[in-house]
Amino acid sequence: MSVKTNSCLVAKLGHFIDLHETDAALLAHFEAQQQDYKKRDIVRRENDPIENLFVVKSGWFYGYTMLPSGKRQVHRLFFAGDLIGTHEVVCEKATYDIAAASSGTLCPFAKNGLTTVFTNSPRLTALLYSIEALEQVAQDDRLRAIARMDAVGRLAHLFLQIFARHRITHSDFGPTMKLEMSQELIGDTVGLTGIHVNRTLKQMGEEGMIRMEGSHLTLLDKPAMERLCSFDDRHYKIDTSWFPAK
Amino acid sequence: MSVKTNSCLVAKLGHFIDLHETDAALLAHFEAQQQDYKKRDIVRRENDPIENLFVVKSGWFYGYTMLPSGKRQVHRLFFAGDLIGTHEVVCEKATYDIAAASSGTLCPFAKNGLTTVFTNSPRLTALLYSIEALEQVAQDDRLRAIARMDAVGRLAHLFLQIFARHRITHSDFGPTMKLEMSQELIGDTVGLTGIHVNRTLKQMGEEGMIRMEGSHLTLLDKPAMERLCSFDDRHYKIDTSWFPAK
DNA sequence: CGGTTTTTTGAAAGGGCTCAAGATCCGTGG
DNA sequence: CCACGGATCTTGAGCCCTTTCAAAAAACCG
Repeated sequence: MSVKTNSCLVAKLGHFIDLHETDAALLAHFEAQQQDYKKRDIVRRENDPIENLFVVKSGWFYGYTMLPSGKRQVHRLFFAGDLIGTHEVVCEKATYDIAAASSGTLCPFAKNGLTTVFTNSPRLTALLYSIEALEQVAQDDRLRAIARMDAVGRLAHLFLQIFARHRITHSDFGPTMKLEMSQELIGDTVGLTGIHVNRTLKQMGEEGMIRMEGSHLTLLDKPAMERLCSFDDRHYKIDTSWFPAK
Repeated sequence: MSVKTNSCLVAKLGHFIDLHETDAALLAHFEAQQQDYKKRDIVRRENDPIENLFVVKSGWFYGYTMLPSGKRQVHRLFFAGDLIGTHEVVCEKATYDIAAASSGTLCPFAKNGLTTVFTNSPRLTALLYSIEALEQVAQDDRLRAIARMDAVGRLAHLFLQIFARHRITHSDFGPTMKLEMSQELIGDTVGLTGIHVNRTLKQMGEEGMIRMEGSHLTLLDKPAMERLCSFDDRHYKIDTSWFPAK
């Protein structure tokens, strides 16, 4: 039933509902152009006028802001198939910087590309709305981990979330992946110092929870990690029962 | 141009766009029923099947989860005019408990009430989508404060956000309001102990930033507070330029 | 290879937490 | 209108997790 594609976006959205040909065609517009980035490139700056959104075609990207104190906070991570900026359509200026965590490719498309979807496909609109909602549920979980858990819990939660998100587009995902993040970046994501991330990672290794080999992370005891941070995979399945038929 | 109403929801949404008669009629369905709660009442529990969403007619409500450690995290605060549960439509079960912070009234409506909007009004759909997006931007700000700021910064940010949200429906809002939250609840919202909230509040008072008289909070030096936590009011204005015409 | 980025480790300081206990406030019932 | 009991606020003292500051080792990249 599903549409054949080499588009990460269609692959991701198709995971949730069967996309009609017309829907796939609408989405294809989003990936008409593309732009390559290398690690550490800045895609756009906070306060830049929001002219377009992006589809991530490949690579890891992240959104972050700097605080007056010099601290940095990573707000979001973006992987292949993700849409960047969907929640910023309400703003006239970007709310955070975006940078490339690895080399990769983005597909920019005009902000009002969404208008076309909203007027032509209630069903696809409902899906975009749901992706947005899902993002919020996941951010809630993150807030909980960051506000209320210690370093081990925060890292466990981050890793589980990253794996869960990858499993949407790669259902056969194993227990190992290459983390395209320095320990400093990890720290800025969960509200810890890079230094403390280092010590905590070491501790988690000694406890047999994970193994780090260079930038390759292996989850050795996923059940224990899930228990530790009461992780719940919000990403894999969503309720589409209320969606408009068309 | 705007529709006459005694509905908080219409008042809030009408702040952002001119609502057509038909849109107001659609929204009216959301407030067909209502239910009263008194302080400390539980509205629904985590993992309850999600059968309906709510419009807050009056009072303060909050969504929270408990951690295995016994800690509590408040995920969201809800005020008059807010919609509760819009991001949970993707879930089959509730992601957090909801309780009444003060006495108040909610209007429950069926989850698929949204379907009607999605199929009949692209413009109103875009607005609901935007409210969702706005919520995310605000949650991002919150995450930043909680992950990266000290106690004073976190409280300053929380208070400014609460005031900003109230100003949407009450443009004439002064510098004083009754906080319908115990210090414990405040702490669970920003990731601090109730005890430390107490000490920090005292400190902020001594520094002339705020004044607390019972549960009444006055912002004495809003500019200083905004600087302290680099606060930006995301709530007052949104970009509607890309909205479908109808 | 040489320079930059990242990881690793140590020692000391600090902000917020825990535990404990007394004071106050507030709603409810008599 | 007052008394009672639970909820909330306050304050003290000591502890602990995480941060800071510093510096060396390792890994990475062109």
